[in-house]
Amino acid sequence: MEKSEDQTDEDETEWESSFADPVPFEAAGAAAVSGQNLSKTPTVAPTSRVILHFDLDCFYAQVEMIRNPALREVPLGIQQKYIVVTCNYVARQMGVTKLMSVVNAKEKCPQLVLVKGEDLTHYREMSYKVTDLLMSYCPLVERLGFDENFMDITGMIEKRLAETSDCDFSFKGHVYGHVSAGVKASDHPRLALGSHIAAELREAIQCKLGLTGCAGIATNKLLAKLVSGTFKPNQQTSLLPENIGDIVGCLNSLRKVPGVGHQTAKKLQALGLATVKDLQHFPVNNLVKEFGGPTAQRLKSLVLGVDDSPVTPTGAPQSLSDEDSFKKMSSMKEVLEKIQELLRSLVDRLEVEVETCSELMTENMVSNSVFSFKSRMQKDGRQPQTLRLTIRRYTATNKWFNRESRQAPIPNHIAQKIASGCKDDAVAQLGPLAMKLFHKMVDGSTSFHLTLINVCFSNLQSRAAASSGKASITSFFTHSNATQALSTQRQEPSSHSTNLQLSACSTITQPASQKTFTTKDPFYSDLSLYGFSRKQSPLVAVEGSPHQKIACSTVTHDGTDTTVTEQLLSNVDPEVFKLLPKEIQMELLSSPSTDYATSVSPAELINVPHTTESKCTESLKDVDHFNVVHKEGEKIGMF
DNA sequence: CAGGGAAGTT
DNA sequence: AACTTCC
Repeated sequence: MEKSEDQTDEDETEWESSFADPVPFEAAGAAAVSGQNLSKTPTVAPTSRVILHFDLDCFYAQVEMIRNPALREVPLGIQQKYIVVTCNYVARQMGVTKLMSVVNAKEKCPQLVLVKGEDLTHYREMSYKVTDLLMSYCPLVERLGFDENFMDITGMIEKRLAETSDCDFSFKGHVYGHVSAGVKASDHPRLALGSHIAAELREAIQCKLGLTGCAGIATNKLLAKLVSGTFKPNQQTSLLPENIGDIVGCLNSLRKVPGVGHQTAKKLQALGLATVKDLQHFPVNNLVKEFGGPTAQRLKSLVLGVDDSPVTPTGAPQSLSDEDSFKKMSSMKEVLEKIQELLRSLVDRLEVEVETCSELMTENMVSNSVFSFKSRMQKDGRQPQTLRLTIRRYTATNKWFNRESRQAPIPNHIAQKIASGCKDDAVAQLGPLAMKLFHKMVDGSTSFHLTLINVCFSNLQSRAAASSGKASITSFFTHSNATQALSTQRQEPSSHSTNLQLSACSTITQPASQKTFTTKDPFYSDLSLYGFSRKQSPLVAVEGSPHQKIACSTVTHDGTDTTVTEQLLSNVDPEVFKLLPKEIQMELLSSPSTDYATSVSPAELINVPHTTESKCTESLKDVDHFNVVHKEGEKIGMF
């Protein structure tokens, strides 16, 4: 928690000055550091973002303690195979740590209670409930693993700022490097407001879902993530611009920098770089040789606390996989059985997690591109187009790390089985396909030794897109260079009609947003300004009960917009579409689309600065059948 | 590294 | 398809 005073003042002139302004324009700072060219992105609102990072406390352990409250009082570890992947704070006090071997953990803490955690179902469900809850306040939510979420609340901040002239408030929670009470919120009104929103959201997560967690409040994802962990269980921390140098600088190991993994750290070490400071002072040019231009820049930026990557809404999953690891598998019989087991569970999960509920509703909702969903339990009707099989072989020399995979399209007749809910048939048909893939890697007539098998459904597509020709429309978008232009959130739509693809984006995006959002609502007009986009699915966040509706018919960041595809396909044969001249395609794309949601109002809690206890308890009812908050008296047999 | 995912880049 | 990242 203390930071080294020495490194900040002397040398980092270039970037320190960028942050001298209490309200820095981060994009400009990033550009200055990384040498990016900003000229084609006219600066619209030179306002920095407010980013939240949420990190649930010992997530798996919390879920198990909710399922069985008796576990709250005992040292609890979650066991996957021979590893304690996480543990509650009672166990931590006794010296148990994450990813400790069971033997080791039992040694440290003989009373440790272990719950098997190989089946992720409950964790996955709860994880999405958290994301969904956050999304009900603001759709710009990006998941990182099962227990972390980023949120871009810049829009909410601006809205609140406009509403309240009242600057007489302080930061909620900690302020990094300060005594919180001593910090004047009026010096950093937007971050201070962010800390209040973070507190509200944490409160909502706790009272609606029963989970505690930490939050970080900062001006970009990197910083929000770094700062969220500074006060650990169930607390939050804000990072002021003037302390950016401290928080990055005091990371001793480069590996601690999010984005620097094992391999990168090793390469850096080979260059003689071990600490953040080392990299901060290392010329970017010497980095380019080892990493290439873009990565070199990114690494440099990261250690300077600069990160202009947008919060990209995660949306529905792009793949589902199931795997099992073991000491040794060496017979075909075992392999076949394991593969069938994994396929079975995947097919079951598909139904629960993404597959269509029924034709009628799905077609309708998909083509409207607006989903009213309760938790993610209303599905988007996509189906996997690809099956992938991955194995890990045991080898004396490269014992860990080596995986091989083969994939194949899922033939239509099998897809039908999955779609029509004939799960037994589907598994029976997928089995041989998977075995074919297996035999591309392993010669069954000779001996083998596997330590892992993974089966993955990927390339999830909605049926309209799937049934009518392979990569038809998607390829049109995928191969366009819309990617570049939309990759950052702060752009003015009208400014970037520089090429064919871009104008297509504008024409698609703008009518929808204008129709949907009232201009006096800063938050939602900001959304469209950002070129609001999600990673892939047409699944759209809509607040379950009250009123908040958000249309999302934007071209996504990678250029593949399922929404557009859907709408298009309802009227035009994609194969025909492909053959049309570009101008005609554009015309089709820009033609008036389905009417989107009309009323936009903010989630209620956000309008009420101070959430009350009673309100929270009251709203427990809203959590319907997915409510996991266990009232007392509910006892599940222990162990 | 482990474990069981998931996503993005090369 | 492999590699790398993250949890």
